[in-house]
Amino acid sequence: MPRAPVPNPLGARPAPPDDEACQASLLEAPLGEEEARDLARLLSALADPVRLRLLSLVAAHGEVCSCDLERPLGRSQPTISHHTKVLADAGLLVGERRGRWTWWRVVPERLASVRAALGD
Amino acid sequence: MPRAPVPNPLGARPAPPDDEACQASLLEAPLGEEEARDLARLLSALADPVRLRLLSLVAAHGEVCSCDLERPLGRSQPTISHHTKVLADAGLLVGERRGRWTWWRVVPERLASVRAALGD
DNA sequence: CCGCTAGATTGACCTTCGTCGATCCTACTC
DNA sequence: GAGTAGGATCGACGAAGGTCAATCTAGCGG
Repeated sequence: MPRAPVPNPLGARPAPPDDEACQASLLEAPLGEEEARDLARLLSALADPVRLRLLSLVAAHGEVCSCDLERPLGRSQPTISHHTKVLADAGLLVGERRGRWTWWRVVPERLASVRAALGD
Repeated sequence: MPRAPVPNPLGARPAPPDDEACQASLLEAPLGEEEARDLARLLSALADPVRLRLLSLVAAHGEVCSCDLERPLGRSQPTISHHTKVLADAGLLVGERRGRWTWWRVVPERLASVRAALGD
């Protein structure tokens, strides 16, 4: 049974929409423990070569299904699934289930919020 | 004996000045394995709450000596030394030895290169 | 020279994390 | 309903990383 247009956006479930994104930059605010913890969690999601290449692959194609990631990344299916989950939990990726396939898109705003937290 | 203006910049030794910084953004380039590895290493240096607070502390004061970091960060002296080394190796911090003390400064350009690699 | 102090280094411990084989779940197809 | 295939989850294993006590190194002052 097909769904509504954007029915089932997987991922980003444990990630409250925007919290640590609304803070001032590292260089301006003293950065409390809580904020530091949240930002570190976000950065940890990015601090892996496979996930970075995964992100750029998805970005390059606009939308990619999981099965098309195993080959170019040279990792097993469970590993790919693990990485997409980490990125989705961080709000950097959203997945949509269509039939048997899961299609992934990047969330550029989320990436922008990381840049904002890091910069001026 | 005092030194010349910027005589002994500790840290940033294993980090070649700017390599992965010169690349295009994640969202534009397909991001090769090498680049992904380098960027991940840089992001790993940032992906720790203690190091993020350390960075913002140093940024807030412009220049901070190691001994002034233990208290606000609630970590032992070896741990602080470890974190400053990680940040310095990533080129995000530079340290200058003055007598018994080591004074740390942030390298905003390095932080900017991280933002550039992440964004447009 | 001797002690004192700031910082770096070492070693060990424990947690976290990346990885994959095996399994489970859920569509789609016949 | 049976078979098939994409994807998620589980369990285990090894590597990487944060932490601190102990030790080492290097300026400074008596």
